[in-house]
Amino acid sequence: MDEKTRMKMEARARIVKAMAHPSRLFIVDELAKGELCVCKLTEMVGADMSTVSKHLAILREAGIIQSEKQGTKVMYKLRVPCVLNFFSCVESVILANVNEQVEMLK
Amino acid sequence: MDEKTRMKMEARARIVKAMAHPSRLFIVDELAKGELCVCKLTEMVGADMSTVSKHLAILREAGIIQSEKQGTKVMYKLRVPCVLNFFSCVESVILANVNEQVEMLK
DNA sequence: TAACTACTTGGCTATTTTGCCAAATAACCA
DNA sequence: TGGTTATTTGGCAAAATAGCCAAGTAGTTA
Repeated sequence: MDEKTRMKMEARARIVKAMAHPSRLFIVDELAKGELCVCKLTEMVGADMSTVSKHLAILREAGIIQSEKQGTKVMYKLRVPCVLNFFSCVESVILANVNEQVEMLK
Repeated sequence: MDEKTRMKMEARARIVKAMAHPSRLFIVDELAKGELCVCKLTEMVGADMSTVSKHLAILREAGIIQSEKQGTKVMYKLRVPCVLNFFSCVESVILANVNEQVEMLK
């Protein structure tokens, strides 16, 4: 793997790693439906607000979501719409895994 | 996040986490072009063979790739073709990030 | 200005992930 | 059988990640 390729893969990994957590995947899924404040997301995720805030920072730094201050609230929304195709691929892997388990039971 | 949703997100996270590493993204990228043995991938990645073997095990356990023994060699290949769309989304995030940096320089 | 709501950040511990070496396993060949 | 190649596994230390609490910041409202 040459230097150029290595840097390209590291750039990709930064994006993928930002999504590699159940709470962050949930957040992305919810933000795909519309923008939400940290308070609402905290309630939905069910963790400490500081934890959710850090998850949001990770997604924002990766460029997956963006924030905007509205009064005392900070609203977050998806920055790149294609994340949904991303999920459809992940789902198809899950489906393939389940199908394989079904085959093994036969 | 209810129990059912939490399990769904954990299932997604297992797949995404399996890809969340530069070497593993490189491996997936190369396997998209055709099947390869561990020895060839080790040479291409440029790490210890034991390290590459562990990366391959992580991808295989997630259901992203599959292996097949051919003589003394173990050939690996992609199990789910959609991983390429996956990348195209990652690339569009990278592109959006770069564009933003360009805007900030203006 | 003080109190309040909404967030973010610092700090700390627990857990997970990485990557190397060494050792074990497996198929093939002399 | 013994040696060789290809690969996996165990073990370990270093690095990265996660999540909570406490403390700090920033608008808002009384």
